[in-house]
Amino acid sequence: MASTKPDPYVKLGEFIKRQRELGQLSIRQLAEMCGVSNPYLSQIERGLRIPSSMILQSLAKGLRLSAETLYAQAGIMDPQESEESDVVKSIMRDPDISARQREMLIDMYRSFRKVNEAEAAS
Amino acid sequence: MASTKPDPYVKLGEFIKRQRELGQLSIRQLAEMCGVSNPYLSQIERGLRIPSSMILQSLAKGLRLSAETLYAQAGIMDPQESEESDVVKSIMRDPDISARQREMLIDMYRSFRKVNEAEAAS
DNA sequence: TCGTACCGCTAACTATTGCAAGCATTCACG
DNA sequence: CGTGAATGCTTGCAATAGTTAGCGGTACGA
Repeated sequence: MASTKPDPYVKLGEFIKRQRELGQLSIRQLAEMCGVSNPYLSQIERGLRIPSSMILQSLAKGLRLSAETLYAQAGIMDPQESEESDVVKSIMRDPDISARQREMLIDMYRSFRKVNEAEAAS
Repeated sequence: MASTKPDPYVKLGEFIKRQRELGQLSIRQLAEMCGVSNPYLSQIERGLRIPSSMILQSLAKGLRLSAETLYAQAGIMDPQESEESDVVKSIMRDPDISARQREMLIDMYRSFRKVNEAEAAS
C-alpha cells in the first residue's frame, strides 16, 4: 500500500490552514473554537488525518463557512461554481434590504477583499 | 460513555434505507454501486455506524441525491443554514475573506433586515 | 428433497479517527 | 541568563469505521 492518502484531503487541509491564517488564529485557538483537539487539527491541516463528517461540520462552523464549501474544497462534492462575485450578486438581488444598505454591504465586502489582497502581498 | 449514538444518524440511516427501497435495490446492490461492503451498509442503515464523509458522498452518488440532502437529513448541516438567505449563504461560501469578516458582513446584513422589519411595522 | 441463489445480519478482525500528554522551539520580560 | 507563555508537532492509546468470512432464512427450479 503506497499512499492511503486521498490527495484531495491534502488540499482540504491546506485550505483550512489558509482560512485559519486569514483569520489570524493559532491552531489552538481554532481548535478550541471548533471543539477539536489541537494536535488533531494540526494533522488535518497537513492531510495526515481525514476528518469525519461531524468534525468537518464543526470546522465549518468555526470558520463560518458552509460545510458545502469545505466539501467542495476536498473535492468530495461537485465544484458548485463558487464564484467570488456571488456575494455581490446575491446582495444585489436581495429585495429585503435597501439600496443604501446594499451599497454598504458591498463596499464593506470589497474593502475586505482589498485589505486581504494587500496583506497577502506583504 | 452513555450516548455514543448521536441519534441524528439513526434518522440518516432510516432515510437511506427508505431511499434504497424506493429504488427497489437490495442492500448488496446499493453497497456494490457505492463501493462499500454490504454488512457495513446494513449497519449504517440501522444507525450502528456513522459513515465518513467519503462514504456518505458515495451513497449520495449511488442514490442520485445531492450530498447536501443527506447531510441535512443527518441533521449535520445546520437546518437553519439551508433556510438562510442567498446573501448569507454566498457570504459563507466565500473563501477569500476571513471568518471574522464573514461574521461582520452577516451580522450587518441581519441587522439591516431587522431594522427594516421594525420600520415596516410602525 | 436437494441445490443454488438471493436476502439481511452477526462475528471477528484490521485500519483509521481523534484524544491526552508532552517535546522542541521561539519570543518577551525581569 | 531564567522563567513563563505562546507557537506547532510527535507519540502512544482508546474508540470506532469499515472489511472479510460466514450463518440462518426464504424462494425457486430440477
